[in-house]
Amino acid sequence: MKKFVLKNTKRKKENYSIDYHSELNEQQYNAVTSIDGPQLIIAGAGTGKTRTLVYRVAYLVENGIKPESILLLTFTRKAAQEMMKRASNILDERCNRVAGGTFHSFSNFILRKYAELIDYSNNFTVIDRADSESLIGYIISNLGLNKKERRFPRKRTVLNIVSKSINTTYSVREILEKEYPQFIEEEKEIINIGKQYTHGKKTRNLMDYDDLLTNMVKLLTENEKIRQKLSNTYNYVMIDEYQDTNHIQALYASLIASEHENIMVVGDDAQSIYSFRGANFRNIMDFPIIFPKTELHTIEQNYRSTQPILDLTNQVIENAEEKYSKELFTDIEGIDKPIFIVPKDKFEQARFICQKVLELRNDGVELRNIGVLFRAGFHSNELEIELNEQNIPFVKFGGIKFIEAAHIKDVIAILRVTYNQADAIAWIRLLQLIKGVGAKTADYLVNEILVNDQGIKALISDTLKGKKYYSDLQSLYNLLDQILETDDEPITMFPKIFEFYSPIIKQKYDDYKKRELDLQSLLEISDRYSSTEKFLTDMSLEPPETSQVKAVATDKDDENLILSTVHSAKGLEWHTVFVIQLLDGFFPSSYSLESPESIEEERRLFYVACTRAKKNLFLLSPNLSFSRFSSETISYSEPSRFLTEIEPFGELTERWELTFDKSENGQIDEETQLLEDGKSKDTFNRIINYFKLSE
DNA sequence: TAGTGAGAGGTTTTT
DNA sequence: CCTCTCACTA
Repeated sequence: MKKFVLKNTKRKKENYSIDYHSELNEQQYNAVTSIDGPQLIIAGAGTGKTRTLVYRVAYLVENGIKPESILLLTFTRKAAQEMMKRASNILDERCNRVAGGTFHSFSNFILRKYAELIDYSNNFTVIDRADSESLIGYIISNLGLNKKERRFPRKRTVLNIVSKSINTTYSVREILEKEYPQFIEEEKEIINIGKQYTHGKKTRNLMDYDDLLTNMVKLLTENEKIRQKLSNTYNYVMIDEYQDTNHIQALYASLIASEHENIMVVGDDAQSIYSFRGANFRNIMDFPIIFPKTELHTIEQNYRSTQPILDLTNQVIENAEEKYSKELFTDIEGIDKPIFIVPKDKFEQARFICQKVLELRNDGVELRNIGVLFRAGFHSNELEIELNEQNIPFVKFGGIKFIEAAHIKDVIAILRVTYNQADAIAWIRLLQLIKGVGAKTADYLVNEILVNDQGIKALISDTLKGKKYYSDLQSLYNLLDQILETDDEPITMFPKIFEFYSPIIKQKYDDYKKRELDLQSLLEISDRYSSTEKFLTDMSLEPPETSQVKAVATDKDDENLILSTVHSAKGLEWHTVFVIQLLDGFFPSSYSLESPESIEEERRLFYVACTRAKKNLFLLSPNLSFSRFSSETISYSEPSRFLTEIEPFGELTERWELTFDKSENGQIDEETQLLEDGKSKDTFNRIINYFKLSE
């Protein structure tokens, strides 16, 4: 018999187009080249987590694994795109074919094909938080619970409880006991609302964020064949930021990997900052329990920050109650310590940042390499005003989203009802835009449209003739009819929609001019989409981040200073980082002061903030803080406990004092004048306070 | 039954 | 400051 020798198809090392050995350190290399079986990578901040994942994608592809069979789950779409882009850069465009995205968007992708197996139709609509709240509100008022003697929790609170119960798999009772003891008596009602809410979403063909996860798990657990099929389609599963996954996400990921166990998760317990959403960093610790064959890799060398910055961050995490952490080290030279500043107030804080930013820009640091971080969206308000005044362009991540603005939701509602006619939430919003139509009429009409199955014809039913809003309903009908007729490109529909909406926006909002600009940007965004489904889904799942027309308009994203909540800053890094509002009650948030666990989470959050910095880190703790609700009352606040607890160890930071400088020739330039104005205002306040006190 | 104005109460982080 | 509710008016 003739012997036919099969060649070893595995390439030899020297055939790789990338020299993995020289481009990665040993720890990274070991992780990257582990192809099969479960892998757990514990990697500290700035140790090249992303780099490791990127190289692993390239390595897998170079080993002949089809890119389509690699599933990369990340926390944000930004992160996923970034990784694929980088992988393509180091290897080639094959890497663009890697499957992935957020847990939610991947669920959406899969469920669009299989929703029928879990009693949904495939054209379900993804609803956002506000929509969920309205549905809950609707159920509450239907049950008459808002009319009770005892105050019933608000719809937002009810949604929080229900959602948390799903995400953490704690019972409603446990959550009530722990976080809302004042509502323990309402346990039965809340559970009931939860049930009706689930049912209500199903009949209206709506899925909220939680549903995307739970339905995916449902699909995978109840349909053996689908699970096998999906698992065999996605042969290599990789998950970033594993410390921020919750129970359901961990289950979801494990199920997809169930057939082959080729799953790599990457995380850092010190950066777990999403416990409010049910994230549990123990998922990391427990990973080897689910996959006993797990190989553990740790990566400790930091490639981002200078040693003085690491000295500080190591100290921050050293103070954590539970220390799983590793001591990070770096080779990066740097002698500048983090700078600690106590400005007089928020305004001085804003002025300092503007001035420093301009200085840095003169020194050649691009704006996009500078980040300003804060605990909550509104902390940057004063800074935004100052930036606008000084014409420094910026973009803001986190906080109120463009998509949440009322006028945007109005317009989106029109598309929603045409896409999914059962979308009662959108119907009610849309119908109430018509003058003369309130909750009752809208409710009646929705019932006609859905339950009595008349579709949009119900809007021009004869029984409505004679009503004062009849003609408006008629034009709405015409609009919807036209949209249903036209092809599926959102942008082609907008002119007609604006024609309908234009009188409404003028009547409804005093500041309609500004809002019309938003509609214009919505139009531009829609231009990128070829189908309504994709457009609507992205609007709820991955909405455009920047809010309003606030930022000074620039075309290039690159030319903007970045303002961001710490949560949204995860995984990013900047040459220079400013952390602002480091005051007890702001950061850590006053909301967290009661429980030691949430303080711990705030501490990790602070750790995440500081570890974003490569070269310069500025910590700002304004001395005088205005109350959140009015600019009249002044209160003094303590610097953040995270700062005071590390200060006694000394020498970790350099203290700067801000003083006012008059120009040499005695002339006061405009900027100094501004500073002087601020000063006299403070003097004025001091005088007023003094006399108030001595009355 | 829709629209309006006064008063109260809450307030983070994200998909 | 903003959102929500409630009671009143048209």
